[in-house]
Amino acid sequence: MHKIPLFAQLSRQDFEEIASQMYSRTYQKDEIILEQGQIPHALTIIHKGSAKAYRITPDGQEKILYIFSKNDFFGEQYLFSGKKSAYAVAALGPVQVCSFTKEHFQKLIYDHPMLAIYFIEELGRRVVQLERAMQSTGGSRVDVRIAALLLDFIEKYAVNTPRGAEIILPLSREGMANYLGIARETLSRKLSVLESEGILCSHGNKRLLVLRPDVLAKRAREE
Amino acid sequence: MHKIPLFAQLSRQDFEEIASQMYSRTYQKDEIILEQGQIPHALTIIHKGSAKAYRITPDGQEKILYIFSKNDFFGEQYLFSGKKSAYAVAALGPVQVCSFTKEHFQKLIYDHPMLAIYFIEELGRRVVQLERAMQSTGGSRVDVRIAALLLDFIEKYAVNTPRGAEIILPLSREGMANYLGIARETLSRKLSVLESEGILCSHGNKRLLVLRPDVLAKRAREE
DNA sequence: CGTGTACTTGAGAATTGTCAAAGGCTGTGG
DNA sequence: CCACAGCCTTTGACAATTCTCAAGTACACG
Repeated sequence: MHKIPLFAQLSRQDFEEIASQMYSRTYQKDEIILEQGQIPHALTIIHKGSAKAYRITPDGQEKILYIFSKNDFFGEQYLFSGKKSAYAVAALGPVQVCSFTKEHFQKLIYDHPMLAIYFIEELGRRVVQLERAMQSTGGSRVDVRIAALLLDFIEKYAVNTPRGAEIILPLSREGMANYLGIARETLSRKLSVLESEGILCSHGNKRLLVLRPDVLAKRAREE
Repeated sequence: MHKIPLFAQLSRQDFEEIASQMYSRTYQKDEIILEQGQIPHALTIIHKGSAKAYRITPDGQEKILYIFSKNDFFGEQYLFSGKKSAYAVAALGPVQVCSFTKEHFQKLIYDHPMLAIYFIEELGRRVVQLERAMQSTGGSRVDVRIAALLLDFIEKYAVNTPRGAEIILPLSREGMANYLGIARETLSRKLSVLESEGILCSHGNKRLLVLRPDVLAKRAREE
């Protein structure tokens, strides 16, 4: 718990104080951690596992906005403004989270202005990430976006094997297609092409062995 | 200057202090306000006019990420981290800005934790805006995105006329198409269709009279 | 009023989405 | 340990959308 980067810079004493205010909880796959339209009452930090943030559109479709994994947090932008959450968050597998209530979070920020700055930086990072995603989603070919997603997954969800990086997929094909904003079938086809090109190798539905990350990187750059 | 929302909550005294630290400047159309890859030395607030934030991709293409207008600010996410800006900002017409140096900004935040919270809220708003943009860019038909853009423009750049809202376009067709992530020609065609449907009416290349914003709003909702 | 730039329109090519059916994986229960 | 049911995934064929290239037109500015 003391490894959470958000608090890495705090003194031991401050840290103890904060730790005593946190509460931990686990969720199972598909359990809702935060509902869309609800006013979040806490800041939630993912400690183990991963979760998806998604919006339900007026016509009932789901659109995934983020995949949260270890050390990502959410709920912070609503803690001061008291607005309703624009998205829901659901566990993609067993997830362990730590939470702070709104009151504790506010007190924390007032007592430790440094943390406010950390939050500004962290939000800035998220903005940068979204900007990058926007850029590729908005301006690029589907192949490029897929390459970028796979590279992202290698960083976050892969284990090294003798033959290359093996991604333990946090999402089904359907989820990935949704996240990329394309049809399930299109993703299948593109992955098949990558497999026939010898760039990757599918191991069942939940694992992807990436043999040539260099080729993917090259494609992701061609925007 | 005292109307900038960012400082609306400050006392007169604090405000005076801050105002003395700001410097103002104007830019002409196409002048670069912030270069991509440069380390911003200041927080910049748009006071008059509008500007585009864009990235140059490795193959030389430009992709517009934001249109900044009055009271929008940029540069804040780099002031603490010291990272290079991921995008450039250029004036779309005559622009007047106010800036703070990094040092003044940092001091400001340390002295006024409230402002830090305001920044967190503001960044949160930008994240929400990006998330919405992501959702429509990633998952929707082009018609829906165009409708959403026009509605956005009505709010920011329109003047009321007896016949409807007249948008003074901050961007050329090319710029709008770029922002939407579609081809210039596609945008032209879609606008022509909207015109033939009697939803809008083109006045030269820089003005659009929206006759039926209600129809656009209806379409923007159908995601 | 002319000239250059930006915009519109057209036609065909390429890409992606949709619908339908077949194939493969996973987990349960015998 | 095997068989089966259900669901997810893949593949195919076709339709719809968008892109590209090319030409013609309108606009804005000098």
